Amino acid sequence: MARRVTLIDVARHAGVSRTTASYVLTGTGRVSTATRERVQASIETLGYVYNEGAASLRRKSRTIGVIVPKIDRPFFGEVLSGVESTFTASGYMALMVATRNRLDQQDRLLRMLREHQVAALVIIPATASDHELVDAIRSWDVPTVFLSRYVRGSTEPYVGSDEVRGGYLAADHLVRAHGCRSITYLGGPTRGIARADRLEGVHRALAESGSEVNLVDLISESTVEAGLRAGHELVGSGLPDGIICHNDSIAMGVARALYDTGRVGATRIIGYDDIVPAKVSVPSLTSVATGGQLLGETAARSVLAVISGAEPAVRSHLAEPRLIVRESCGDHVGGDAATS
Amino acid sequence: MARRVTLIDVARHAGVSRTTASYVLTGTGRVSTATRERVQASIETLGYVYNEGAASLRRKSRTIGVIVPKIDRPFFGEVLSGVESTFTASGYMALMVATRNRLDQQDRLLRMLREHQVAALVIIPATASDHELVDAIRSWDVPTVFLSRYVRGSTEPYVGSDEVRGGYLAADHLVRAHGCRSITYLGGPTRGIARADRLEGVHRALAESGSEVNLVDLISESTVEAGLRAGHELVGSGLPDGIICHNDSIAMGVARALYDTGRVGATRIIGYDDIVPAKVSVPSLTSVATGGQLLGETAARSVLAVISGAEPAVRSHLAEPRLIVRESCGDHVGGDAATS
DNA sequence: TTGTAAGCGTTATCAT
DNA sequence: ATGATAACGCTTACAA
Repeated sequence: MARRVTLIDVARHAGVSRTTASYVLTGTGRVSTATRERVQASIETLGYVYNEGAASLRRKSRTIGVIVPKIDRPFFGEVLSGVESTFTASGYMALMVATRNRLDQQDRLLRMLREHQVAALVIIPATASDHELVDAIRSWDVPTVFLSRYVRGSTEPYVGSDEVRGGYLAADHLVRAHGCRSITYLGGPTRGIARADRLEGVHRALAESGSEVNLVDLISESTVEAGLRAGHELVGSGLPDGIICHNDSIAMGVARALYDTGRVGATRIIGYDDIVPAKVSVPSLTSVATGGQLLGETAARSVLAVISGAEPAVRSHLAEPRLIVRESCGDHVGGDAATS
Repeated sequence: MARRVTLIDVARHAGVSRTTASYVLTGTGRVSTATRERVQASIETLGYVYNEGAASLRRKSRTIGVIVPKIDRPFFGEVLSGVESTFTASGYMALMVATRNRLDQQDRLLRMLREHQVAALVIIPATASDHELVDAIRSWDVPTVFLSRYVRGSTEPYVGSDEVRGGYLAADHLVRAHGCRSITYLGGPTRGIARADRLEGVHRALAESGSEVNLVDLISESTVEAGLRAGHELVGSGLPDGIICHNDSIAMGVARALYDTGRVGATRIIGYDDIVPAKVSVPSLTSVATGGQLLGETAARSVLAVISGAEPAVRSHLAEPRLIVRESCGDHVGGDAATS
């Protein structure tokens, strides 16, 4: 097996020094057009391949750590898609890892990423993350943006959507447009800050409405299956006028439970995240859209700006969520999902 | 800002040589317990962090390239989840990239991964990939496994499910269990090999059944929206007895179109991949389950074995798909999705 | 515009 | 069991 072709070989072949060869590679320094073309030709004929790893020993690496709780959750998939495309478009590559929402895994992965010398970090922290995580990252001193979830009490750079506003939009719609008098907030991690924020928004909407509304706070996992179970239980124990689900997966489960029990339309359901299949759920889901892909892009652009020195610190960014109204809250029953 | 702590610092602090320090780090070589503990203490007090990049300059790197068409497709999410967990559990990290099913992107990303010295490659090739891709990877000479899609005519190591068998299972069920006389295969990339293979299985099932079946081959994108459109068109032009969809997203779209037009149950629908929301679709989807997560794990384990020298070459593996029967093909109409 | 040479932080070979 | 020392392939002052 032939030895790897290195920059020295290229230089020798082109009759220049390593420096010059390096210059044409990186675009740095001044090189005459003639030399540049000669070097480029040599690169071509020798089949030279740049060694990013070796280069990273001198300058900053071009890999960025990306941490998410789960890789296969639809919403995270959208976010990751935005992150990845932004990075690779700029010549960076993402080391993606999943914590499965476990703090010990998160610590381990953080450590591994650090050992891999990532130039920056984009992290959707595990739900139970606290200040220890923030401190660990701070002491590491790498450009970091928290994405979609932030750590309670932390003021670290954060890109996400306005959860309070999202909760508000959902509750406001149920109360004002549909006159709901009893609302259940269903699902989401117990200790999660998003849950607390959305509930705050809900309370705000209820207060503004001035009407007496009975709000029930129900914990459940954030999966389709959990939503299905919860839906059946709610049918058994008495349905509220409206249900705000922590995400669309839960909402789809609930919707299906209503369908199973012949209670379609017996309550209004609002989901969260507006993932693709929400459109074709029966009924199609009214949902709070947060624009996962765009959030991912924004976060990625943000750390890239810092790395390249364009910005001194990562910028925080709070996106405005939108309420996508569909059948599940009663407005379009019998309507056509294709037109929504 | 303090200089990075290196192995030299550790060695000095512990009063040993770099070599010895390196030995305790990697577990290689013989080191007395006393020395080992002394070094470990120094690592602790100095806050030393291993530099994977520097190490990769000497030994093989511990990053592996993972290429998929789209990161946010439910099935790929499941696959990626399996790949990632297997890699990180073994101390490897995945550089994940998405080609968006475009060959130029795929070439570019391949190049980037190569420059990053990945130790191996796991790739779900873009649909239109041909022998040029195989040749490029071959000449690069890195342990590679093709995952979930293979390149026409190639005999490269491949981990996937038996597409022919999958098509067979679907068609056989429609014909034998339900006596369908007209079947439409809907969706999937025109030039895709999976499509061709599944259709072969369908034909085989039809031939075996001995009955006269009218098979229509309908192209469409593999999205919920496309399924929705196709469903409406089929309703307009006349529904076949059964529809085999290239994936569950299409199937959910079709199901919704039937619902919209009041034709639920008017034809039998079979999806593919058995993604989570298929369970709560209305009707819940009969689907060919391919076990995405497990496929991902298998592929990952396979390349890891090669890297560590346990196996001479990557092993191919063809998983047996299973038909998950639910309401959408008429067996359980009115049944309870929760029990499926 | 181009060349010289000193790192970057490991691993691995060969002595001792 | 431990230590010197030469790679690994690139970037970047500084010199010419």
